[in-house]
Amino acid sequence: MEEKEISQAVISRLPRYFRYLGELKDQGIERVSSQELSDIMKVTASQIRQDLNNFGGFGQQGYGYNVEHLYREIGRILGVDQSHGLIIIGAGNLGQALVNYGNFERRGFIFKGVFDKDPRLHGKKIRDKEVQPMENMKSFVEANNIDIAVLTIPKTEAEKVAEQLVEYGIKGIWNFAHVDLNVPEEVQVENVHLSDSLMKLAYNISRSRKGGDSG
Amino acid sequence: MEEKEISQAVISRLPRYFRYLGELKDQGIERVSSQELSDIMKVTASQIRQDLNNFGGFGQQGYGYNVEHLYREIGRILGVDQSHGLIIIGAGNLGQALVNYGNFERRGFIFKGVFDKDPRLHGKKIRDKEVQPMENMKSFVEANNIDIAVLTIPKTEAEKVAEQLVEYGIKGIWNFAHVDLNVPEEVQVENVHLSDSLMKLAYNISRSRKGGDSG
DNA sequence: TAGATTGTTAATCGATTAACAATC
DNA sequence: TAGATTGTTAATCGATTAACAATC
Repeated sequence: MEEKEISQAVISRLPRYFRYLGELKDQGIERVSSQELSDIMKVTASQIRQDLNNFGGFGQQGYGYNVEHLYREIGRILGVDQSHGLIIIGAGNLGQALVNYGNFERRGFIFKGVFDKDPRLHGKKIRDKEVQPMENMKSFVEANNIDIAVLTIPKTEAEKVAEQLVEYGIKGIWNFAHVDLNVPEEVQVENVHLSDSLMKLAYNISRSRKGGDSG
Repeated sequence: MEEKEISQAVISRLPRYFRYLGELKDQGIERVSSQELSDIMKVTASQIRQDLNNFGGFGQQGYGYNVEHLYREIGRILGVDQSHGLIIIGAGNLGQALVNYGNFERRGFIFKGVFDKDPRLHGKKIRDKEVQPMENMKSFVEANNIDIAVLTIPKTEAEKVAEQLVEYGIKGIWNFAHVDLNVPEEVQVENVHLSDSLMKLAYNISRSRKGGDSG
């Protein structure tokens, strides 16, 4: 039984389905059809059915989808029913903001340690975690069942640290450094390139001003 | 002369080209062929030539592309040759981190004001800017030539604030709130949904563990 | 049973890649 | 001029949408 490869386009849409289904659930809505979801989410009903069917038949003809059940299933697919151990490398402004932002924990992403190379930060508490020196990383990752490392360090250091993390057996890197990391293909990298995102916005603003939209 | 619509797929790649060309420039490299760039960036040379040709013939047969020139041209296309006025709504951890992160200014994105509804934060200085009450927003946007608003507020407030900003004439919204904003199509929205990004990473980690990659 | 809506196949659309003539 | 490499057209591939038979 061949497990068919699911495209990243589909994966990228799953968290959005998850979010909307969560909202419907919170509103006490029990069932939803692909057409109703289509109206709310502004995507085609066809795409919704295709996307979901990559993972199995969650619906029922003549009825639609059970909101609670579909929500739970997508959560399972995304892995938010499990707990993930995270460490964060770089205790600067962004690193601290991410640690302090409590909402990731709700989805099972647990910050377990914070590291920085700056000795002046060592021992400083960030939301009940003391900032540790980089030298502790190896033993900490091994001892605490760490899946994911969050990189909030300058790009000049990111590649070197990523290499170490791979060596320590990390499974995924959430990369905020503005550089493309070179890691073995079994290690997953998810980039958050904020300045790229901002430039894209700037482009779209300037284009729309030039009035390309009225055709 | 019809201005052809350029796909978002292409736009999304421009900041990455820009980054790599900046690096080549800093290394003092004068010219680059699509093939060389292809090797460095791990995309096809064909895609590079197609992408660039959406905006004009920046290269020269038999020579390739002049790094300095192409860098400048892409910068111009992205609008980083111009200055953009930004305000940030929400002076929490993430908002403060973004203001304090100096690198956006290098690209012409200038934080001009910080707003928060919490009176306890009003007057607090964040990188030389005092946090202002929401009531000041309208006059500030109008008086200071503000293009872009950065939303780092909870999703419950985001939609309402976005509506106001649109009314005040904002051109673009950089949205960190976990909600899809409903704005007129002439207002550009760029979403940064961090928890979606993290869930995608979680999915890819769990898939790769199930060994779908050896085919 | 009749009506509704899925799951899935087929058609379309768009994006990527390949190929090569144009030209520096 | 010969060699290199673009700009651009054509071919391929993949993703989205439409259609409809299956089935609740």
